[in-house]
Amino acid sequence: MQARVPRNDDYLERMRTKSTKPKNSIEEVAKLAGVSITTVSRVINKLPTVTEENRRKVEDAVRKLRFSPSPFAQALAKGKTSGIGLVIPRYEGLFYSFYALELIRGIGTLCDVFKMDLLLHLSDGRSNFNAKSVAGVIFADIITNRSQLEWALRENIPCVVINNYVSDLEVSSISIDNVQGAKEAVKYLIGLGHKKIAHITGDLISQAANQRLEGYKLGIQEAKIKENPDYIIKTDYSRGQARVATEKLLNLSEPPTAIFVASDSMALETVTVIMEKGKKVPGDISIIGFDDNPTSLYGHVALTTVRQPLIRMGEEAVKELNSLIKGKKDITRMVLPTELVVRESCKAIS
Amino acid sequence: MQARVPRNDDYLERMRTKSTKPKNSIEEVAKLAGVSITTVSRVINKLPTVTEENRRKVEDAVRKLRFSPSPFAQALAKGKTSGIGLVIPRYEGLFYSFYALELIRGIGTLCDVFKMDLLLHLSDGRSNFNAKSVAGVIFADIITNRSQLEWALRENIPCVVINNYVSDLEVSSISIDNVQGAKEAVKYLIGLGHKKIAHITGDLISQAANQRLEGYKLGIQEAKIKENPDYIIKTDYSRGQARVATEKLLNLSEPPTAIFVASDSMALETVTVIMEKGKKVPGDISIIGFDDNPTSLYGHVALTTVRQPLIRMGEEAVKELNSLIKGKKDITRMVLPTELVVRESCKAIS
DNA sequence: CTGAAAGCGCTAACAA
DNA sequence: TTGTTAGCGCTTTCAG
Repeated sequence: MQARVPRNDDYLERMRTKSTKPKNSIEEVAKLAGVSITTVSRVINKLPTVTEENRRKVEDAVRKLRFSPSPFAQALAKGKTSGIGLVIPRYEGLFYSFYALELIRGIGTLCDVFKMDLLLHLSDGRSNFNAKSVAGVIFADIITNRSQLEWALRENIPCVVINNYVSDLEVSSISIDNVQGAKEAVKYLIGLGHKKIAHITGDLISQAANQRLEGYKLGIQEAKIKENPDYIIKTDYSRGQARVATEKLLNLSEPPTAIFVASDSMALETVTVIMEKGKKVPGDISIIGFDDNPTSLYGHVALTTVRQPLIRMGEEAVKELNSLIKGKKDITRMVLPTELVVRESCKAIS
Repeated sequence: MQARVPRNDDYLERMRTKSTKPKNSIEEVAKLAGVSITTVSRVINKLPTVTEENRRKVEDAVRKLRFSPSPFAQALAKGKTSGIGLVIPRYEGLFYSFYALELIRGIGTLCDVFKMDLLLHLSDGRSNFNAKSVAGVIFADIITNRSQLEWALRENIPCVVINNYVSDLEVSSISIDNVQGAKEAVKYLIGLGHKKIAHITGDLISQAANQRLEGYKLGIQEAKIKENPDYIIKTDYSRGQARVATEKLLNLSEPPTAIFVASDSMALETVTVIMEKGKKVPGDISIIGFDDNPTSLYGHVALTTVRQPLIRMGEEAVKELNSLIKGKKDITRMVLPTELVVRESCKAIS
């Protein structure tokens, strides 16, 4: 962008300015096309009330001048912006994962389609967007930044939160059915004849990890299997802790015959540890993960897992936010279904 | 943002408008503080020429009104923006990886520090930023979008490209010394007594993969070992192809005693395959990766690897772009060093 | 140190 | 269908 031109633009000043940077505004286009700036504006905004001829003239001029309208002037004059914000918590565990990237993919791609600008904000839970710079914001989970969400809601900014079913706030959320997904996983194991089923949890600071744990418990309960506290090991989603958890499970006097692991990346580690101890997956122990991380396709055995529609979650978030921005009043809490992906890491008990 | 107020704002219209949305502009603040809008502007922009008392009054009013200036009006009036663009190619192989996320982390964090807005653009190689909406742009690699870079350069937008040493364009680039890193890896292996050293490459569409291959060849050459074409297997960075490549290597009549793998995630797969075949890492075959992906810490053996400073690369990119925006004229091509991280997957030959 | 007023580039109401 | 013109909310000159 060019710097402001001083007011007393006498001839010399004009020429100096001109030689460095041509104004390149809608005005130049109008001049070159021989029409008024209004007409140019109309063409830019694809309003129908322009004759074919004028439209052509303007389009030519635009091309010749390589003109593009100033988004700032547009936003200011229109009184609205096409930008949306994406707030991602700077919470290592979450950010490091497969999760964030997939979400960004879904969101970024759809923003392109809707011609919205995507403003990324890696939040440490303190700084905020300028309320006026975005038409709405998407919160990727709300681990450490609930207060920001509340602020945005107070400012009346359309919001949608992802990966978290928010029931105590009037806000749209797109989450996935972790409970159901986990329950299905466990039931699948039970269907295979397993009774000694363990669960390695994720970081219980996150809602997802809690829900998966809940789903696990429900699955066990419904099959009238009594819950064994030794079979539930809490971790922070890291592979390191997955290793420790697996070893703990293996050292039990009565080790499980199947383990439901809260994430694929941990499940991979679990498989590794089991094989190191000379046992087989799924021969001796069945393993089921969660996420459908592409990584889980390779490795010793292709991992049976629960697929969560991350990209779709991102896309739905953009769609919902878009409706909200366009004036939709009622919020929606969408819960996306998961899908059991059967591969090779589970086996019927013999 | 509020909608435009119609021109004929007679009393009733004013009241109606008012009751829905207060104007909340700099003007309101001025009124409440009992000063002119100029003074308010001065306080907002932290100009020194304001008396302590007025400053206080304005700050109070700002707080009371929960006022924040319109970034659009500011950008328009100042003739400049604080936003920078980040273009990430929608190239699956790249985007899926650890790489993109780390980069975003570095960039996002530093943008926060510099108070710059980060506009994310997932590029399919076609659509572009509006030149006027950003003060500069960072290209995360240029696999499929060289033309966009050239366009931006033509438009005189400050640019810096990451992860790619660009020698044929007048553009700043922050890259890493893949050649040196790969060479060091190979030399380390040679120092351990290995002579039969293979290399599983990355996707040679990327500069990084090519340079790693080149470094491998150099390392071999300098040790006067003759290059064995069977020892170089090309892949696309995927774990699937890493598996195939490893099997190929293992089936050679004279299998290598060490393998330099172009990425950690592939190296992990290589280790897995080797162990499946009943061989040991590093007992039978030494493995060295590239990336220092945190994942490589766990698994069968902690992976010896070459660390690349991804976060730093992102940070340097932001810094460089910032200087460019501030008027720096000369470009800089920074090549960041790698670091050999010795862990457990390599062993001296006996 | 302060304030009036002229823009920044564009949109939209209104009149032609 | 077109052009004139008054803003959008802020910064910056210039004259106090």
